[in-house]
Amino acid sequence: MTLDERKRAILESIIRDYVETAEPVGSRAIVKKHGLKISAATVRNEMADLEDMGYLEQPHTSAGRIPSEKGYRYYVDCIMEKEKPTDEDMFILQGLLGEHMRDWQAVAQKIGQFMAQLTNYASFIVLPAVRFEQITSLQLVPLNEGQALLLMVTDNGLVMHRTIEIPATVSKADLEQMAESLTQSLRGKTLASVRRGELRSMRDELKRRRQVIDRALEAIEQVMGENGDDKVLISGILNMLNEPEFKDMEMLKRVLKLLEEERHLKHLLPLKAGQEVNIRIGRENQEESVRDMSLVFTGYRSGNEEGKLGLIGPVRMEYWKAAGSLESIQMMIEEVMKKYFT
Amino acid sequence: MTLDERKRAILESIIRDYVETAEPVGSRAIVKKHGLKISAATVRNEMADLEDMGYLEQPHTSAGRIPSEKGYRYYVDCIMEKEKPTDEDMFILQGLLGEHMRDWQAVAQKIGQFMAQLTNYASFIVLPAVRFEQITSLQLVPLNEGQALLLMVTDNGLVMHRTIEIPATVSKADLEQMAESLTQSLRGKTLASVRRGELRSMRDELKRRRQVIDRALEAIEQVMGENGDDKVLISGILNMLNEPEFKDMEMLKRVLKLLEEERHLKHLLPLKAGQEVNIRIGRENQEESVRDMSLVFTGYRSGNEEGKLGLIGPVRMEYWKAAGSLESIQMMIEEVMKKYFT
DNA sequence: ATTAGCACTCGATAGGGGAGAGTGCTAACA
DNA sequence: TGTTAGCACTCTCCCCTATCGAGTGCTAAT
Repeated sequence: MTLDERKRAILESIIRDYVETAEPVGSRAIVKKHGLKISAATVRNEMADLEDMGYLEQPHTSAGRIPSEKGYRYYVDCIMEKEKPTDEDMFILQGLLGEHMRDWQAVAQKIGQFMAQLTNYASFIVLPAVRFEQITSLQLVPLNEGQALLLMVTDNGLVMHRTIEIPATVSKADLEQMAESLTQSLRGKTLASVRRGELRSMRDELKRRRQVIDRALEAIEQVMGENGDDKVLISGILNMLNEPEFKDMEMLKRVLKLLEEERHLKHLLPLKAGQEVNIRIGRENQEESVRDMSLVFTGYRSGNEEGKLGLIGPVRMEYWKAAGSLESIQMMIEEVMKKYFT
Repeated sequence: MTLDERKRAILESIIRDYVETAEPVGSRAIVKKHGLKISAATVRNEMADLEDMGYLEQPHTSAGRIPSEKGYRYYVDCIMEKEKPTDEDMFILQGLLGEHMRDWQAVAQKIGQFMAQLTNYASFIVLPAVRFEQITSLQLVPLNEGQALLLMVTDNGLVMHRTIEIPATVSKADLEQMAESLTQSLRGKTLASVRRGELRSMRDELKRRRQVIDRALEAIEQVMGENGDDKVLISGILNMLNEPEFKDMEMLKRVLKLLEEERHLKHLLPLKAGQEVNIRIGRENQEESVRDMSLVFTGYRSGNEEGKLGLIGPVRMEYWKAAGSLESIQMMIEEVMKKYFT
């Protein structure tokens, strides 16, 4: 399905105008605004053709045209050129990332915020699940009578911790010893490989201080459960409010609800995202609640770690800008990850 | 300024009706709904009086009355009886808190979410700053060539961490030794008392491995900076969308913007909140951006720790329910805190 | 193939009545 | 003197209609 040069130009003009103004575009407006060398009447004929082909639609008989989802799709596939962020913007981002940060999650959060601000859509970043990482160190720190803190550090610097109850009689030295045993037994294991069964057999082996070990293992298991899932960071939800398509509360509520329950977002995306930028326009999305929005997303990886990042906005979206920004940020993210996960 | 029994009853009826329906309340409606033994005409007279006194206002000549802010104030001060959550609700909350949780912040988050859900307003919890806490343990865990993880644990189980760069030549044993030295020097100090000067003098004392120590001290300082401020947790922002007063986008945006910048919220509240429930109605608030909303909040404390928690909603708020819920949750929170901060 | 001209369509906007809810006032009543 | 019924009045809400204008589709001329 290929369009001649003129139809492409017209389709592009309509899309860019409509995305900007959110109002149907008329034949006259196109000729004026984009300085085409053809008359409005000619444009009208072409527009009628484009409508027949399904790339445009008319809200009502005597309004201008708006792009259909098929129209956006054609534009995205065959016409669009990704628009990179300005050097200045990228410079700002680099500045942000230059600051020393607590951990990878904090960095990702910052990047997400920046993406949202840059594009004016809502951004999301799916962090890799922890399950592929290895335990480097495990420590038990006494807190006060009857409580200790279990700390686990993974090879990539992720820290997980949880307080556990211990008998008041256990001494600090005891705790250290137990931590040492646990570390010996668990070091180098991926969290995923540490399953209930394995923990059980280990407990038998370390019969001494059964109670503390029990609690510790329980805690480890829980922590693993918590971190076993991918984590989703979302920023810029407020940007939604600027889009006229959300003037109607019902829709807004639906979307915000969706985003609030972060976990659901994962299901919107394919299990494995490639490295290239994906675009899902409106009804192309599986999930009911996001059928009238668009997703622009991609995957990132660096070594073992892989995650996803993307933008969510109205169907009437600046795809060129979203895709361009995403591509640049994807590169930057992989760069930064190298620093955090050697 | 005291009102006779009948006026009070009428004012209360109007407030409860208006809060429920968000529409001006007429004389007839009051008599019918609340089964008063007086006629609509009498009510009208009383209403005219109440309006003269400033407790009611009329949106326009021939509509019903709505409570003025002064009216709400009178109600809150002199008529209202706090309405406690049902036993069932409190039971659910206890169930939630029974689950073992990562740390105090996670608990507070849960409580906040519950508050929001219970009342259908937005909730906030201000966590005590970390500065009053003491360092229990400090550890350096090697991650990989050239990186180590600095871990600080405070007496109440708060874990702060940060990766630092180290020379590749430093061994694990060295790290442990340095951590030990640092711990010795810092143990028992409150974060607030560890100021730049003190860190400097300490560095001289520990001249060996200057570079690592330097990095570690830098990191400690940064971590302290990050945690030196009170932290604000907000939940249930979505609840705002249900209130008809936010049908107009502009206002909604303003409020959400306010809540997004969590830090600002602190400035809305008095420096030190007492233990009783405070209510700030509309214009009683200092901060411009929250002049057409109401705050219901209180302080909590347990030992050294003190923070605030509260609800934010429209002026047309179920104060009785908000205040009652808050009071119950305050008690619960102090209970739970005992467990976390012995 | 392109363009100018023109009739036609349809949403958006403004103005003009009711309809209905609620008030304030007056006069009668206990 | 406080309470009540009755009634005229006010103001919003909603529906109906007329008008306006942007934009189309068609036709005939270039």
